[in-house]
Amino acid sequence: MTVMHTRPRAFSMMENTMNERPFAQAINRLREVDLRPTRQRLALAKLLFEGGCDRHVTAETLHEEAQRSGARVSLATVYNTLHQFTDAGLLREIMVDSGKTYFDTNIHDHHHFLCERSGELTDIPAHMVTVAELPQAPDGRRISRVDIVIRICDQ
Amino acid sequence: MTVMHTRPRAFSMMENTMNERPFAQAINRLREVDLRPTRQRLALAKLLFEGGCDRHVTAETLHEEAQRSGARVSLATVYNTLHQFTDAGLLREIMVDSGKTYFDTNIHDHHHFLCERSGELTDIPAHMVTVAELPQAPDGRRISRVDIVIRICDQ
DNA sequence: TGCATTTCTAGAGTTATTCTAATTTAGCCT
DNA sequence: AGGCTAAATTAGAATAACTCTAGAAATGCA
Repeated sequence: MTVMHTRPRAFSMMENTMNERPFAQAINRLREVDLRPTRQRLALAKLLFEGGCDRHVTAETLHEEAQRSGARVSLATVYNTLHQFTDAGLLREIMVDSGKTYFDTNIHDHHHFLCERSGELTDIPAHMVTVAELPQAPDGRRISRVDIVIRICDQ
Repeated sequence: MTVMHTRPRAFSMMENTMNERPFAQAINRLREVDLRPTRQRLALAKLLFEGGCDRHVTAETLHEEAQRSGARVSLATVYNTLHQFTDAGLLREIMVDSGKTYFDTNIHDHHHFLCERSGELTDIPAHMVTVAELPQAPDGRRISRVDIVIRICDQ
């Protein structure tokens, strides 16, 4: 028997990018959320998490990138995988204007600049924004997240 | 761009079929931004602005509502009109998850609750949120707006 | 009223995404 | 290793939300 089902740990695949066995933890992490570490999912995970820096991708851009890197992955699988990774907490889904869905490899608390001209998103670390006061969630609900988008334009 | 601004004419044929001056303000605002007060635009303006309370509509929902109210307006016109109203500053465009574009009749500074279950948006008056610290916009840019979406879920 | 221009509309086109149903693969069990 | 079953992948069809087009209608100035 090859694989140990370890207990869940609350770290991201990012932590692993310097290690010698880059897929070992990815495989474990996928197993934790009952995603089989298939060729396609591992190829996409490599593209998404191995660069070391945070990324904003769409299904389309990731698909292209996968093609270029030689991985044969269908667009449908890219969509499926992005959603599965998101459900698994490996990615965060961001939706801003323009009808495109972006996925952010930065899953830590943070916010975004949105360029109104190009639609480009840039990360803002959480500590650079201070929210002093928030309203209470309505009855029977709780706040799951606070998303702040700072729209920037020319001048 | 065209135009003119001779003296505003105070009446269109539509007005006579309605109350005394329900459209006067809308007509003036439309004229200010060079949008002719057509039957369709006035019908939509009435639906959007006459209720007194702030609304979040999509092209689809507003189109349905217009149909029900007896106004014959095509979906294409609803889209055009919503964008024209937005450009004119009468509406604010909001984009959250789910790939639908919402238009908000509340154009004052404010934020939103987003129900993760239903996708429903609710206004939060600006004074209920205090942002103590913001990062600077990148070089040559300025902050045009800060959008805060407080995502709420069950419990 | 007549005319130039703007606006409206049905339907076709586009884009991003999801679904479907057939094929392939992974992981388990001898 | 070989076989089985459920899960995953895929191409292509389907859908949703817009956007475009080009002809018809309405608007407003003279």
